[in-house]
Amino acid sequence: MSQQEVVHGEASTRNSGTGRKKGKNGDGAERHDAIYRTISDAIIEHRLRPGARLREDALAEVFGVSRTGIRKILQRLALEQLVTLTPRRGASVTRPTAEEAWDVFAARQLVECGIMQDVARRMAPGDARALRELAARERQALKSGEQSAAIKLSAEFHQRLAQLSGNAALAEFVGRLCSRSSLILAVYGSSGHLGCESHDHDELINFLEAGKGERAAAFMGRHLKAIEASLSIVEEENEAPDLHHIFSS
Amino acid sequence: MSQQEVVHGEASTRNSGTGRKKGKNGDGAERHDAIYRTISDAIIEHRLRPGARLREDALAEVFGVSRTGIRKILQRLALEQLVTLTPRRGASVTRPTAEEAWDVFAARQLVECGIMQDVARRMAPGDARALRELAARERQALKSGEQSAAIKLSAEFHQRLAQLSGNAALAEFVGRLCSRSSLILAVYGSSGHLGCESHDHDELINFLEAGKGERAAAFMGRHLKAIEASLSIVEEENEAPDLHHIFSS
DNA sequence: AGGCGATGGAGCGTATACAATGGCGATCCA
DNA sequence: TGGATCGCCATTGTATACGCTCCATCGCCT
Repeated sequence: MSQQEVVHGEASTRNSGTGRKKGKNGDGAERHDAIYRTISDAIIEHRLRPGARLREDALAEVFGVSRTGIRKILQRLALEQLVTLTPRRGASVTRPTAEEAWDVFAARQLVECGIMQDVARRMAPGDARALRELAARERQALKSGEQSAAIKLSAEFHQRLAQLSGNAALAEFVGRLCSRSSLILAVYGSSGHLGCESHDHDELINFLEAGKGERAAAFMGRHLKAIEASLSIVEEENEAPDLHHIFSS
Repeated sequence: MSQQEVVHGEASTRNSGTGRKKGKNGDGAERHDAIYRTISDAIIEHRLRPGARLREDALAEVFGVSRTGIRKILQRLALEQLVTLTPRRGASVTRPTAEEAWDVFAARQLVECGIMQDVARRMAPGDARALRELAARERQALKSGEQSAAIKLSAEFHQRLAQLSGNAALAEFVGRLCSRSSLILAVYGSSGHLGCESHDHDELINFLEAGKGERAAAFMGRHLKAIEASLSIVEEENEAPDLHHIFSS
């Protein structure tokens, strides 16, 4: 008990200097998680566009941690396919290919429609209320032009919905698909037209609250199809412009 | 105390000297991937049982790399939920809870049945042949008592099947679910009775080859249900044995 | 003048060193 | 003798240092 005096918060600013970074040392783990979420949100909200490079020491400097922690975070993001890690070239925000886009939406069709029945069965009044609030916030964000916030709220809506199914494995998968959908929207979405029609979400809640799982599933299917249809998913030849094919004719 | 000194001397794995193993960088990335697969396989094949601790420097010494690389691999495994990373306690093979087990099998029901139609539509003769060979190898392994190999081949069968759907996102998800299923089998499976009845797989191929997606989906549903039913998924009091409830009666 | 090779720099990959934390055993007191 | 506290050790978390690869620019050769 020779060090009982450092219990007070002052001790945390051991890194001399001005300690201008967030003084809350909090805890290393939480700190890393916060950084992870910050970067993840920036990607999902399109503040970091696909293709943007993420240099390790730049991030390390910005967040005031060493490259080691940044690398860990980047790998986590890479495993969720939000960033692409090319060997010796560093990290960059993933630019989904057209094929990936189709796959993601097909997967959402299968899974998100498939869980509607469970969601309808398990939904409690409080859940419906929370979802409605989320939908309302999304609509408001959309109305006031905050595209970033709207995109994130929309993804969050779908993710929350999946969580209500009670199946953690599927919910996590849906969460990832939604994140990737945000990326897809950033690349293939026509600007000015956000994916989800906001009233769709409210109507969906109505079906679910009434316990009409079948109807909800069908509606979700149309909803996702509508989003997909609003995109212009074309494979722009990114890497290998076939010069032969272009010029030989 | 003269015996403590020469324990180290493990420099052989360094690229010094003849560099027989991989000359220099023979390539770190592949090396790490190989280690990852080795550990992953060991877990899936039940050579590492749930709950087994995975100390970083022990692994580092075994594979001849430093802890840095091992940490990266362990984190990757943790994100796939094959190992559990507890904050200051290190890594251990995940012991799935009963709830997770239900979730995983429910997810497999939804997804693996859902893709059968696509698989039936896209399946080529060569695919069917490869699958049959896989099933045959699995049956043979089962017959000759190589449980480890059989388990892995079974998981591989389901995963390959999912890949034939043409949807990479769903295939990857199924792959992960199969890995987790191996863990679940290790914890809740009755010994001596492997999950998949081997002839099921052959029959499934028959349906698919004939283009009968509906039938295949139904069969897959029964197949998974059978596996699930063969388990005894009960929540064994994990952490907090309720002594009151046990002894007060 | 243009293309190809060399050289320098930037950034990632890996290893090692250091610090902190939690567990576990030993010791002391009641 | 039982329990609690203190201190050491084992193990992970973080940072930094160094080496290697790739890219860009510059200069020379054709």
